[in-house]
Amino acid sequence: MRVSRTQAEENRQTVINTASRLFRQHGFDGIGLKDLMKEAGLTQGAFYKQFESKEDLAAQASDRALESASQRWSAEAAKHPHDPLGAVIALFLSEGHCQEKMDGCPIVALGSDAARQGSEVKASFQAGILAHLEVLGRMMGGTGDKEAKGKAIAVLSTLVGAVTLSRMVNDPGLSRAILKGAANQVRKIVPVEKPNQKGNHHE
Amino acid sequence: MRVSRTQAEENRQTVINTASRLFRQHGFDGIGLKDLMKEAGLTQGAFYKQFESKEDLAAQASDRALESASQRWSAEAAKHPHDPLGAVIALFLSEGHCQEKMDGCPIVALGSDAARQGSEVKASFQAGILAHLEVLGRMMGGTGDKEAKGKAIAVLSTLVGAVTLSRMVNDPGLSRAILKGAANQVRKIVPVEKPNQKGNHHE
DNA sequence: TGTACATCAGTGAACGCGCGTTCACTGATGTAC
DNA sequence: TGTACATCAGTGAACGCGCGTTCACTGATGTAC
Repeated sequence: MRVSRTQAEENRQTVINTASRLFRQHGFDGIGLKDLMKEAGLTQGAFYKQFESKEDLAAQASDRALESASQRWSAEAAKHPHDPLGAVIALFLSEGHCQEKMDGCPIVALGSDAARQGSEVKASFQAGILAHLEVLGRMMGGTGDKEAKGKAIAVLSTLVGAVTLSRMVNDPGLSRAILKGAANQVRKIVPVEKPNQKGNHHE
Repeated sequence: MRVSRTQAEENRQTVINTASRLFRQHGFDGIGLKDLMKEAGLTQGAFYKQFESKEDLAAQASDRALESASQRWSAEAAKHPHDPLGAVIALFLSEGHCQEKMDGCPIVALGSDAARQGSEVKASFQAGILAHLEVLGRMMGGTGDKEAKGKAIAVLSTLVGAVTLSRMVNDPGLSRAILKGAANQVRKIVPVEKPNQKGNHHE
């Protein structure tokens, strides 16, 4: 039966949110539309009234996931104004983030899957990656020059790679060691600017 | 019809090698047993005479892929005895490696897929990751202490993360910038030991 | 404001298809005498 | 060494199943008068 326009739009958003979590958990191919729609409280038939295809949803869900991840890092940064970069790094490389794929960074959760998707999904991730690099660059007090961009790239690569590795192994001890080892080193590459430290403090 | 034991073993190896390449290209779920066996020159029915299940093959193919990747890095290192680590980093972060998933590093090609597999596949990757860390540690002239291990972890994380990111985006320019940015920074974190440089040269 | 009708979000069954897996069968290989 | 028979790697069709997608239908919503 027909539902109101606002209800329909609300349902649409629910589907996108649900998909953004389930895709991160199971991969794009690991969850079917029937189960996905059921989780969103609807039946599979309703799907094609809102989306063109599964790939269409994949692109929109990727956008949503990247957005929500960005917000999470921003919120964490805001809670630690004296060392936002350190706080974000710590959260990203935490055991909690390693364990909860569903609410974690989609770049990690869908890294190798995204590489096999069409250009729409890739466009979502490209935009998300650029946004992440921008935020990291700003946190690093970057001047926006090539060197600063390179540093942001290296930091994001290390974070993404470390959590990816930590999720691939069986041994929880090794998993923790990877997160910890990466955390120690990233903080050295890009020393966090603290008031009482040598150096280039500019405003 | 029956074939000789040596022929059967040869066929088995062909299937594993084919799978190790096709899984890297399409993901574990992205290639079916029918197409996989056809590519190996056999029919699907023969599969269960050699393997217990698709996951069984996935584990063996992961092993094979990780082995062959290790050999590739070792060969590259051997070609550049004055700077093995630099050579391996350059090869790993090359555009060629970014483009050829099928023969590249399985940790990158199957990162997020492996995290969703059973413990057998994860065990393969765990062993592969430990082997990679050992090799990197040795190349870095590491003493094997915690600090050295942490550096090897950070290097591997950065390499894996950077190629993962470079494969997720549409823009080839951004893809190159990621590889280049990461390359510049890794070489700074872990300065390559050169004969005419300051420092800890021991044998 | 009230009535008549068109719209369309959602339902649930059905579509064709490819998947992983099983199986009866084939015939060359390996073994026993 | 030669013969008779058991073995089993490989074949190709078939199995049940879940997938993405389509469709006739429902009935509350939105619109026109």
